Amino acid sequence: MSDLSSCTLQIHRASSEKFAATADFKGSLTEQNLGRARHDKMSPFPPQQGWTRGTFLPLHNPLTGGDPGSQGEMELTWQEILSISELQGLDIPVESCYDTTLCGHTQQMVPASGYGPCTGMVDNLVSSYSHPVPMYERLHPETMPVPCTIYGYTGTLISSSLDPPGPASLSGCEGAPEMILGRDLAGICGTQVPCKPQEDLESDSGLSLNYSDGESLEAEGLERAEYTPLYPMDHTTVYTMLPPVPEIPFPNPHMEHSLEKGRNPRELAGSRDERRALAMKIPFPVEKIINLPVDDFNELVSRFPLTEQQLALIRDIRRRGKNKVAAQNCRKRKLETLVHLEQELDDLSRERQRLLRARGEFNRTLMLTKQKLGALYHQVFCMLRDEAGNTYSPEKYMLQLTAEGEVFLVPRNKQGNSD
DNA sequence: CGTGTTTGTCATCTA
DNA sequence: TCTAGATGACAAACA
Repeated sequence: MSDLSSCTLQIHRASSEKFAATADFKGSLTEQNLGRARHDKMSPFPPQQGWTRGTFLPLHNPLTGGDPGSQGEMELTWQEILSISELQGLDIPVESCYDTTLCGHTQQMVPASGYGPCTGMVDNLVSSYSHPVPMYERLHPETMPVPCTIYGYTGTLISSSLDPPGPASLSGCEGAPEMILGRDLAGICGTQVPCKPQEDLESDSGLSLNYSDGESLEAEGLERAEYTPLYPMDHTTVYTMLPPVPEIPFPNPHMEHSLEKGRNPRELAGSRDERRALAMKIPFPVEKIINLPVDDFNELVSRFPLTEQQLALIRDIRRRGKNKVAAQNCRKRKLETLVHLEQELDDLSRERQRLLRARGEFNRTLMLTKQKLGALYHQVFCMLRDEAGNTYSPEKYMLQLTAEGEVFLVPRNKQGNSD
């Protein structure tokens, strides 16, 4: 703020009615006092964060079983699962309770036929899967060293048919793996609780699913829970070797519920496709169907003589699987966008408060400046004298400041002409 | 039992 | 024209 008392004013009388004056306060009022709005740099719009593309899908974690059941059934079950694993060359998740290292009787589970579990599987499992599997490995397990594994079909079988974990789980490993296939549980639940139809659990819109799934199999008179022997899969021959495998339903909703406690219940929905793939004898795992790049996928599909129904199912599985991941990513992005917008809202709210405070401060400064200008005006005006030494009447004359900094005394009725 | 959340699925659009 | 991805809408399961 300029000190008005320090202003020097030189007023010129340009004519009989007009004085010219120069003042050194030019600019001081317009720039200094009126002030320039602080050019506070607006906080730049936060760059959109890159979306987190990696969606870590939880691995299936088939729970440990409870009642060991009969040794014979267990062995048979184990053989079934191991047969599938060999059939399909699938992965086994580390969380799997079927890690045979936990079971002392692994060897006796190995079928002597030669198509049992791969030897060395235990070591591989322990070394390769003793930590959470990275996303890349999960998405492209075919690129990783894959031991003889069970994942996909067998994961479904296991997760959908195991007893709930119980105190006997660990001790049960001493005798046999804690697993019961659908057949077994079907028998169990048949005597305890009526089996809940699968579609009660996993309803399907039926859209574009014109393949023979479990329901149609059932309609065709096949017992859904009927035990179907599984044969070792030679990838080149299993397609023709496999007998019809009906979709294996969840034998008992309560069992399933207790089984999957602590897990995402929706993970089971993925297994619906796995069961369907199994029922349709799709000779490769659902995981591959979904995650393989399109070229690899096409190459894989072309390697097998597939029926139209199988192809339709495979395409359906792939579409659903892709869309599931896309939906997960989409929701994640939506949440991140929401968080980002809330942050932006907070930032803008703070900026608004800051600008309001600045505006109030500027208004106060402007008012003060106007008061000082008025006082200066009055002081200057009172100092002016005409030729007779009389003061000018403020009603008849006024001072005008030009852009050049000159001050003129002009009659009020001519003020408009002076511009 | 009503309600909110999570998740899978489908339809549709877009690149 | 086909395909994959994105997203709104809906439904089911669950807390």
